[in-house]
Amino acid sequence: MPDRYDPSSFEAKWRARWKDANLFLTREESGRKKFYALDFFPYPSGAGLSVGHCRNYIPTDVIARMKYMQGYNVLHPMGFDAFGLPAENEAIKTKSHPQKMIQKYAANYHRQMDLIGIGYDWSRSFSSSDPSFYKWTQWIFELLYNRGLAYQKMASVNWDPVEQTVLADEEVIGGLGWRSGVPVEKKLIPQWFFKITAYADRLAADLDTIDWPEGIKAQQRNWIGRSEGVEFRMKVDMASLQLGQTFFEEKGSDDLAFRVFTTRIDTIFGMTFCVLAPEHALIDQLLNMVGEEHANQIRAYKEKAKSLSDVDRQAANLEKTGVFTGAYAINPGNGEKVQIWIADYVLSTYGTGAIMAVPGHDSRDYEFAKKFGIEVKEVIAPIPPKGQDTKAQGAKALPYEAKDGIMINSGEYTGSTVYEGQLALGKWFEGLGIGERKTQYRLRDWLISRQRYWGCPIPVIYDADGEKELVTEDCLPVTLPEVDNYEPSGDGSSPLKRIPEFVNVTDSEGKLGHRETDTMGGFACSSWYFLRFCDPENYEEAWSQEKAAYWMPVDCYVGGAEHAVMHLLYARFWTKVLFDAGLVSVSEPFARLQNQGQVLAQTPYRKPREGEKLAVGEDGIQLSFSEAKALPKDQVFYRWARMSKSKGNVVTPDEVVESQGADALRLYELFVAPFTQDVQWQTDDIKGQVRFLHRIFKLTEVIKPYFKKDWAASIRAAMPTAKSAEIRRATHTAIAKATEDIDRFAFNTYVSALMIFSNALQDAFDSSAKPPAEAESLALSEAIESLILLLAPGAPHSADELWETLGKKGFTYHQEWPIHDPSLLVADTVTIAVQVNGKLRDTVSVASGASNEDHELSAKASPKVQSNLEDLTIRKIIVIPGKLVNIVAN
RNA sequence: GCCGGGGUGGCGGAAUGGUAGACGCGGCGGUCUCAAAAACCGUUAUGGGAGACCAUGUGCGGGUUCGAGUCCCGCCCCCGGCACCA
Repeated sequence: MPDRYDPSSFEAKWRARWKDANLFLTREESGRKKFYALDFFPYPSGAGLSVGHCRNYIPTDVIARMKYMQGYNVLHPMGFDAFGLPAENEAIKTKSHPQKMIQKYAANYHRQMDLIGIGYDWSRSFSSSDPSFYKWTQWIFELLYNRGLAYQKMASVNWDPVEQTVLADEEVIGGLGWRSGVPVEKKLIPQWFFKITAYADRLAADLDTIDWPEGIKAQQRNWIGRSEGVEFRMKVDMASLQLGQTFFEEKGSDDLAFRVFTTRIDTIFGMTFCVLAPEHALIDQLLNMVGEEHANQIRAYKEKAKSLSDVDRQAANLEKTGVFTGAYAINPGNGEKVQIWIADYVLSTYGTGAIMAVPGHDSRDYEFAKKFGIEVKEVIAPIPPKGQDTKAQGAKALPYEAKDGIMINSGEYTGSTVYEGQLALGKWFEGLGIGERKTQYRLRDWLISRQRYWGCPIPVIYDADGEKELVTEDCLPVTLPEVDNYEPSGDGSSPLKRIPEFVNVTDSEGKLGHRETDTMGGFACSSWYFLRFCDPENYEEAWSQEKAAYWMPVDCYVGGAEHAVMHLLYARFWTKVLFDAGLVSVSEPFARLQNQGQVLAQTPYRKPREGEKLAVGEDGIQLSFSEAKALPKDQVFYRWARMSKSKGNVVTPDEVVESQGADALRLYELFVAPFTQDVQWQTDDIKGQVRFLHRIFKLTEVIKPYFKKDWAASIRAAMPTAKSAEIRRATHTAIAKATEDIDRFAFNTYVSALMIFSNALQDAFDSSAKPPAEAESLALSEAIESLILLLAPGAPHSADELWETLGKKGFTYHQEWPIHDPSLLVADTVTIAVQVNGKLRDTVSVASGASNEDHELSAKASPKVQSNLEDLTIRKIIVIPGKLVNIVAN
């Protein structure tokens, strides 16, 4: 046995033994507590894993291994999110079938995950593209459909011209497709939706019940966008319209009206105009009533608005546009006439698509009013400082949007606070029957249709009359046809539409119908895969309720923050639906979520040359490493960028394991920075972990001759020496610290605790009289054994090798996690700080458990303290036993 | 603009209101070597001092406290997210 860390001599050996022993098969023994540790369902890219991906998997593995050793039944599975655009696009490019390609890539992921020693239960693995899995995705679709939560409608959707499919709102970032990065276009086609808005309230409220990072919760809250306000009816002022005789004959004297939503009903007396979105239904009615000149302007504006893409609209953010319709509406608050405008800063998709505009107290309305010369009225004033009159307030910046204010110029409501006014006006409108208090959400329904081949088929049939039917459960799954050509058609329909064998089907009456040809977006699969892991071999049902009830919720869910409003919101939604259907016992799938930081790598750039365009957010032209080498050094500069294939800055675990070893890689990834923080990858720095492992191997080798296997039986009885007590104190301090740190996801300090422990052991051993006394041998035995077990989750190969070196049998994974004895943490004497007026002046030794008086006496006895107290009178002495004494004097 | 997270040595970072800088990287000095690498040992916040020591120090300005990196108030800067959502 070498006295150094030599990974090539044992790491592969242990991985083979783990595999032979089926070490990571999920234990389901009754009477044990459970722990479900899960990583985000990865899409297996052809590029393989980088050390950046490993930063997700290693920490979860550490916590799963510790929990197992602590006696939990641990579920730690891995599978593959196989459907979706990236897979399909690459398969088309490489002219392979996506299923075969995914299998190959998944096998490579599996190999790499094994290589870094991750303890997954591979017997539970599956891909979302396996018919045995997506059968149940379709089954859940039908459940949603039957509960009124899946529906189809014509919709103006985000069309990605590169991907040739529509995207969900969550997949459009700043007006650009999340994968393609090109502006999305609007397209009006029939689409399938899941009615996530029906759960908006619970999705927002239940965030308070889960242990997730604040940032993710905040993003979900923003995305759901719950706001409370009042929706009310506004009548069009008919007298102001140019109505022909025919109008009155046809319509009688019915009033035209529209509804608006506001969160600031308290500002209604400040309404000086109102605005309709260009798509608002009322506009077509107004066209015939407002005179030719206005009608022409309205038509032109509508046309222009239609041609604007979302990106253009966002770029045009700076300048407000709009036209006056020529019509007026009545403010129901005070009966005043206000102009009706059309402007695209009002969205047809939110609220009622119409607003009351209060330029005095809304920045957007203010900007609009200033541009078009509309009156600005102040109706809210800041609460004046005590003793001052409201009227004494000087000029303040408009618009005043804050809610801490009182109402002015507001009729009988003048003098109310904003909140009083909101309540009173809401009730008043409700009493009059012209409005009601209402909660509005920003969240839209989840667009699930994709016009692509490589996805889970939507299990719907259109019968001979074109009516929808669900595929009966015994005919599930609707499998994808095996075809050679599945390229997108480009006309907004799925390539499945061109495959008669797939499309043609008999309906429930035996007549010829046709199948729905849209497939589901990949987020459908990842919205329930964690349930399938509880019971992956079940062919009778999606999961047994008993098993799901045992394992759910996921106790520790780990992945990147980029899925905040996509996967993490959808999965919560599905879980709630399944909970309502009585199929799962929890209404939140992930009890605790952690986001790992990204791994950044040095990436070469050069300054742009004349005429060259820079990518968004870049300050140079990115180079490959070979290009950078070819250029003179002064022309190249480096930036930290996320590891990615396209940037050519990827470091693979394969190369690091080859050169430094899997355990060194694991410890480095754990140690380099706090778990949630981004890290700057420096392969050279791994040598710190290699040295640490060297030291542990050496330490084991030197302690081995004194190692007593049965130390546990006699350690209590042995007469302790100062040295043995010190060793035991170091051991139990390390046990306490390591355990606590892993539980709180502080893996960097977990590794550091092991380093401190091994350094302490080394010091103790170096300075001990050899051969050590009985108690010292026993203490050393306990220490080295504990060190190895504490090391096991982080560096499992080395731990098993060292375990064997000590002559112990089996795997560290099967050993019990050490438990610290608090009584051993107490030293005979402790060093305390002595301060004079809060400034550290000396440290002195006192017996542990000494009285406050003894602390004071020891502190005052210090010559340094005495010299600092010269000419001063002691006023007060603060004693924190075992910590410090602070002498207050002047 | 709004929301969230941060700002500590040359670097990554540590620190339940109680000795700031643990642990590691790098640097410096040394051992070994013909030499180098590796490994190991020592040292390393800043300023002053030969030294024991002294002073300063956790983005900036105030405050609470016997005592503040930590709590409170007001700013500045960085990172991430959302972005005309009424």
